[in-house]
Amino acid sequence: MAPKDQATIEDVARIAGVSIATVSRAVHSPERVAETTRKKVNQAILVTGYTTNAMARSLRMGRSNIILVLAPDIGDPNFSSTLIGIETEARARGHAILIGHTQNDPERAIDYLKYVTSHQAAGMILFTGRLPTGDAVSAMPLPPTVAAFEPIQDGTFPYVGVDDCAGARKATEHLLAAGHRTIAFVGDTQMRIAYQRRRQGFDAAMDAARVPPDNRIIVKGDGTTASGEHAVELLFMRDHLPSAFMCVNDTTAIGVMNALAARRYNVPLDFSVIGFDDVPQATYVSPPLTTIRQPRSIIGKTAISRLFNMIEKKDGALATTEQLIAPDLVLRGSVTSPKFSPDR
Amino acid sequence: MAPKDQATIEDVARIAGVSIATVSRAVHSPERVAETTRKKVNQAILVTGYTTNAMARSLRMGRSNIILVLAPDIGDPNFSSTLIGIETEARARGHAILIGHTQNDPERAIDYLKYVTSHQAAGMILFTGRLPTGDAVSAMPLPPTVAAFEPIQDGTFPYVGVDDCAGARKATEHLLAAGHRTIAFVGDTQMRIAYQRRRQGFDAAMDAARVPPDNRIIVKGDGTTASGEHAVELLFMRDHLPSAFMCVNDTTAIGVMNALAARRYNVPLDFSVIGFDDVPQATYVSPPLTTIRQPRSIIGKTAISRLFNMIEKKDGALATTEQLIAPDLVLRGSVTSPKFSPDR
DNA sequence: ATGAGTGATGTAAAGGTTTACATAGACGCA
DNA sequence: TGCGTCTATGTAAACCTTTACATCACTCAT
Repeated sequence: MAPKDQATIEDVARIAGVSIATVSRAVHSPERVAETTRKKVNQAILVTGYTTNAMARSLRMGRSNIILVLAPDIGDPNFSSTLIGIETEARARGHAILIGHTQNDPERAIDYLKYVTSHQAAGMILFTGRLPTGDAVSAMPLPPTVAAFEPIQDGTFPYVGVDDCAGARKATEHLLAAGHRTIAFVGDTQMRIAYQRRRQGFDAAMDAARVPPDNRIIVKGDGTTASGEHAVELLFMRDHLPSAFMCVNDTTAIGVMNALAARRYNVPLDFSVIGFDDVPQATYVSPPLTTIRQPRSIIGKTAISRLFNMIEKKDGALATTEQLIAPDLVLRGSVTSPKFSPDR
Repeated sequence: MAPKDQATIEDVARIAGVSIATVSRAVHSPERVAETTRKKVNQAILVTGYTTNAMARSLRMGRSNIILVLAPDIGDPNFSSTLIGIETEARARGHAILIGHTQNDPERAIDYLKYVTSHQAAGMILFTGRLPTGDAVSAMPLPPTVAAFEPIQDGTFPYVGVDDCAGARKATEHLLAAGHRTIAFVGDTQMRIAYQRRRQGFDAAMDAARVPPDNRIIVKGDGTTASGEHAVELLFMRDHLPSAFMCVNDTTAIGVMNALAARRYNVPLDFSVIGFDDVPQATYVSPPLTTIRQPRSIIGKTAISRLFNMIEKKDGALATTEQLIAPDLVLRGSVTSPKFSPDR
């Protein structure tokens, strides 16, 4: 009897003088076991240091207590703060978090999907915005799944995220309220659904303020710092300048601010800039960036509790609905009133 | 025959016309199976979409392919970039990463430890710097474990991290080479082993340069921004000012720079400041912080491959040795020569 | 006294693998 | 032909649970 070997349910049963079934019940559904027996079993568990073997349990029950979180980039601050919310809640419910890091590589994603299937994960949370397609994938029996931050492209999974449209609208209204009328939208793209929605929010706000759309100051971009810098150069070349920049995300906004600083303009005195996401950097740039905050922790908590609902109730009814969280505007230093009167 | 049900090894065996043992061998050790049989089996696997049930496999083998990573704070950038290295290597070896987020709470850590024991994790990587103590823990049969970033306090586990002493020495030598002689050390503490070592590196460099120690400019601190700010106030109150600040980490250094800026001093013209870690923020402060880089990705990769060595070879020989990685100095804008000649 | 009903416990099967051991066929050699 | 060796495959046990079902000892009403 090696002392370091993990005790099994049988050891406990022998010491408590009961059958293994009783031990299992004493642990899993104590109300079905007599008071005195329960005490004996608990005592025996203490003596042996028994822990249920999760592998055997999962094998028998046909489902593990692992939740896979699939993200393109673990280092992304958006991701890590959301993960904290997820982890906390999952742990409270006796589940653990398995991290998958896809780097936008479909092959890696498929690998993880296989992993899920073989491990029979209890559920899955996707930060990736899309799932690899193909025969291999469509044949896989997927567990309950929730998308966060970026809706899955074909919309087959429930989604939890900020209300991108409302957020962008709020940001734009902030600029409008400050007196801006010529507002550039930087980072226009079809690539990401979230960014498309931000564009819609921008349009809606402009429309409501009866500012006619001006395509010359809608600039394409892919959400990188470089794309923000490039946008400013483009507008200077076109010689058609806005008084404010509404950027599709903070990273783009920082690019815009860099390019303006390089040209010796002052933000916010010469131009106002507003972003979206509230990345940690936003506090450290100069001036600090006014932006829309991603409610990261809330998204995490909402996504996981929704997932647990699906797991427990097997409730497929609201399976594909979206759940949008209202975003807040974070006032910092990159927005003021325009230098010149609104009408040019 | 439900179409979505996961195929088992038996299904494959039936279709391939062999026994389940042969299927298992064809997958796990192909060289022990005849060429033609192997082909049949592979074909059958393709047809059925079979994936081995990891739960059953682990149960039988007595060990899973999960590696637990225990960290106090998932959001810490040090952690996330290291994790990428770990994840990549682990995945390449067919293992997955389970994240445990302890928040420095012993109870949570114990929970995860229990989890490890019951899941029979293949190994464990600790970022926590210490392990909870107590009977419950010491009785647990722990899997192969390596510590990263911060050595485990009682030194019972192998450790991979930067060479803190050498790094601090390098930083100090950089200040000395610039002509500084009165150099403050900010963040002196016994709380963390890594920080103690940085202090040693500082002392060694000063000693080698034959600069006598001056306790008036060794300031206690706990590595927070506030402690950096406080240190500056303290030195001004003592009216005993250094020409340069060697800070125990970047966060402290940023605090120092804030406090100096608040007093309208210019870094680096009035005072030089150097940090340690190279956190992302270090690039964005003004001036950008000269610092010592944590080789995060290397630490991650080294830690995990070391862990795999332990898992595979069961080689306990070098079990408790330290593996220190030489750090690099990152030159940015926060250090120049002192205003006045070295001798006051 | 008998039978139904109840509550606590035990028995045994099942879940999908891996692997020690057994078997069987092929081959070489005396 | 007979025997030993070797290689490829099959058989069956073991890993540790959970749980349907059986059993048993009561209580209580008839």
